Amino acid sequence: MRSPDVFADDDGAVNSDDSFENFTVTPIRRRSQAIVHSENESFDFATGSEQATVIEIQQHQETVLFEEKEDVDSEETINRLLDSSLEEELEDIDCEHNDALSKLLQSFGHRENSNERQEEKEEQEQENRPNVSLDIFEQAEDNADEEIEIQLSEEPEDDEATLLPVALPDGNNLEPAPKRRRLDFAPSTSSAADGPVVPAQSDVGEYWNQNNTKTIEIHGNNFEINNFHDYMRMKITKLNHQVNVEKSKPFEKISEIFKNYSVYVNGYTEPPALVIRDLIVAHGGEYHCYYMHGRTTYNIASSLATAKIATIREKEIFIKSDWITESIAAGKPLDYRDFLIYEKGAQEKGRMREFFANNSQSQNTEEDHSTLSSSQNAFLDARNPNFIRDYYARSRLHLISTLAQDMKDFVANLKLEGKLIEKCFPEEELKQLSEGNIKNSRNENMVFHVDLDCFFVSVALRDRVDLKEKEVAITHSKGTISNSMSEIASCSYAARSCGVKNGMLVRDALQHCPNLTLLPYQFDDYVNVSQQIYEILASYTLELRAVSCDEMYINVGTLCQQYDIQDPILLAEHIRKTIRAKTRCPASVGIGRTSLLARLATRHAKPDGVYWVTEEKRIEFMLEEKIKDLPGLGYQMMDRLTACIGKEISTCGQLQQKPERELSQIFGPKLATKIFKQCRGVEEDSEDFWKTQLRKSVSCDINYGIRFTKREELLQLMRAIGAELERKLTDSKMMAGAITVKLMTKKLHHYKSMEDYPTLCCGYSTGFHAASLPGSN
DNA sequence: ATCCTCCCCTAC
DNA sequence: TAAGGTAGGGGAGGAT
Ligand SMILES: Nc1ccn([C@H]2C[C@H](O)[C@@H](COP(=O)(O)OP(=O)(O)OP(=O)(O)O)O2)c(=O)n1
Ligand SMILES: [Mg+2]
Repeated sequence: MRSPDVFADDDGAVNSDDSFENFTVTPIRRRSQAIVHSENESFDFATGSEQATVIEIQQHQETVLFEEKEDVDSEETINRLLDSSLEEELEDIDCEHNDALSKLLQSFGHRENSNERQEEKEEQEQENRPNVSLDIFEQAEDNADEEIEIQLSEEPEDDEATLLPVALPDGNNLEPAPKRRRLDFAPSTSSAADGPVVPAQSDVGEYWNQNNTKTIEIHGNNFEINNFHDYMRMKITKLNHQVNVEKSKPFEKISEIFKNYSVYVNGYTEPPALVIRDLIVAHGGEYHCYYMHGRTTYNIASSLATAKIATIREKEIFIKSDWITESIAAGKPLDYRDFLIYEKGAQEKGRMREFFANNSQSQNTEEDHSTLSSSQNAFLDARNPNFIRDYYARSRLHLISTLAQDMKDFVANLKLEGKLIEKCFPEEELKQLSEGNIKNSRNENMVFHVDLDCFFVSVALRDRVDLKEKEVAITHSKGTISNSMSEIASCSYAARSCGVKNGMLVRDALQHCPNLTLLPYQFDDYVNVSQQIYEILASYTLELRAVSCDEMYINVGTLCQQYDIQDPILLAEHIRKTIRAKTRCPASVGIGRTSLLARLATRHAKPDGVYWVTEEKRIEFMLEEKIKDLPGLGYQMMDRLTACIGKEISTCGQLQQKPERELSQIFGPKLATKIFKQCRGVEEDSEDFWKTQLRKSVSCDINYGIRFTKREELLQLMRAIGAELERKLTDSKMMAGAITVKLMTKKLHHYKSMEDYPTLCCGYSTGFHAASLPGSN
């Protein structure tokens, strides 16, 4: 969080246990009853035509298994499964804590907890045991990889959707899952009024919505919810609680080295924050997700921007992450002064302590060396229990996806609340935008599309004025390897003018632009900036639609009326100024009557500008727009278009010549109608464009660098991903209507030779996807 | 017709 | 080394 002072008064908490139970993810205590098996001894021989994996659900010692493939010897499979499940039965009840897939699957088997309606059905199910089915099928032929998907779906059984409480293992202690989430009070915004369903995707959102009074108690602290700060503050307390109390079950506690120490990781570090978290927790310390003044012992950082030093408060201590690794190696907490980056209050001194540290270090390193190396290796091992978090910690796509979802939750909550965020500028400024004279009687829509210019680069350049206007790209690669396969997340406009694009490989980008400067990611800053811009925009209006972490639409029709603003450009400039003042990042604004026009306008506004497609300009404007820029039309459809027409066309003007019938054959009816309107600029926003967006599904995928050679490795990752999905489901308080398990395997004939075979074996990706039950959120 | 499931495609 | 995640729209084809 950007400003620590918000949390400074968190101390002196009154403890109350009851309430905080509501705010943590329910732990699963029930014993696992499902197992994942592979058909073959290893996956080396899993070719597309064979069954690769089956998932068995075991309930009250009976096995439920549907086989729907002809060419599988189902009897033999069942026998083997039964055998294995017997082994599994011997396991102790509470020792199996990591079997998340099982828990996930098991939650299907226990929906009788959820409500009465199910009770009558249970009788039926006595006979007809299976309420979970297993389909195994093969994906259509693909050129490189073959995907085998296992779909777990609930048997429909009857009328409408059955409810599945996810992760409610212990029905006695817990409230049954609510059948439907309802709003207990009337929402005050008109946009929310039509949609009675609460969009509580995030758990935080749920708390937000629970009371009319906005004071919420969590983990012994009282929160009054008024703005994003409060919202985040609450989230933070909850996060810290989760992290430290639940301890995330990755490793057993190894030592108590860091007892009474707590750290906050500031910025992007090596090892990444989540790895540090595991190290700290494993060695008895506390990890704080956010810095809490007076409570957090140390800030961990890799470096400190000079600009940041001014904002450091008394007694804040910044040290290098080496303090952690070396303390573990030494078997005791070392003197922080040897790892000091910056300390406010007591500067200087402490350098000579090096002696001490070195001496004491040599005393007892031997034993702990094994601990260190084993735990360090474990973190680097793709098959370790923290693999997913480690992976996520470095994945930009994961970051922007989850951030976008967070922002949507935030907006949804604001809409429910119906209250603007407090403005960070005097309201007078808005009134001054009015030019006085004529009353603007036109009651028309006016849409702004706000998008930060090369988001990641802008963040990086805040403290690198020397690189302004230079060719810069954000990537993991440090440029030491010239043909790096690292992807460029974002590149500056100078780099774009050489042909570099977002998403390009570093290797290819360097061909276009040899003096490209590569800079690392700053994940935490993206989170902060993203939150800031949403806070800012939500202080203007709540007619806001989140698109991504750096991009949103706002409808300023009513705002312009309210403040009698005739020239939207003045308002846009005001917004841009506010964003720049607060985040030091440039934003561009596209203005149009509809979201389409606003969006197309943004391209012309960039970089760092405003562009307004007025109604008068519209026709002419559309003629020259690129077809590819129409939202929803990607490379595949462009290819299909050129293939079907027989020649390349690129502008919307050319596309306007085509009759809708022809487009329909190329794109299908829906897309064709959409594009037919879009290329003329006459597409209207749908009814619910400004309404709250309800999440319909939750998924976890990992598709990079997975190369397993043993079945056990597969199971481990599957379980871990299952656990992750389960966490997300409970967090978002959603109930799954169907859960899909995905894995991809490489086909046998794609291996070049039999020599390659054992090492290449099968690379595949895995993922879980849960579709929400209609009405379950 | 209308639903569901398994894709493919798109966007950031 | 690098970390190709995540959610939604929609079409084809089968079940109802
Ligand atoms: N293939 C991609 C595309 C985008 N992003 C990330 C980095 C971008 O900074 C951010 C926002 O994406 P935009 O499409 O808005 O692109 P930029 O903000 O970088 O540039 P601009 O909006 O100025 O065109 O998302 C990414 O990681 N990988
Ligand atoms: Mg952008």
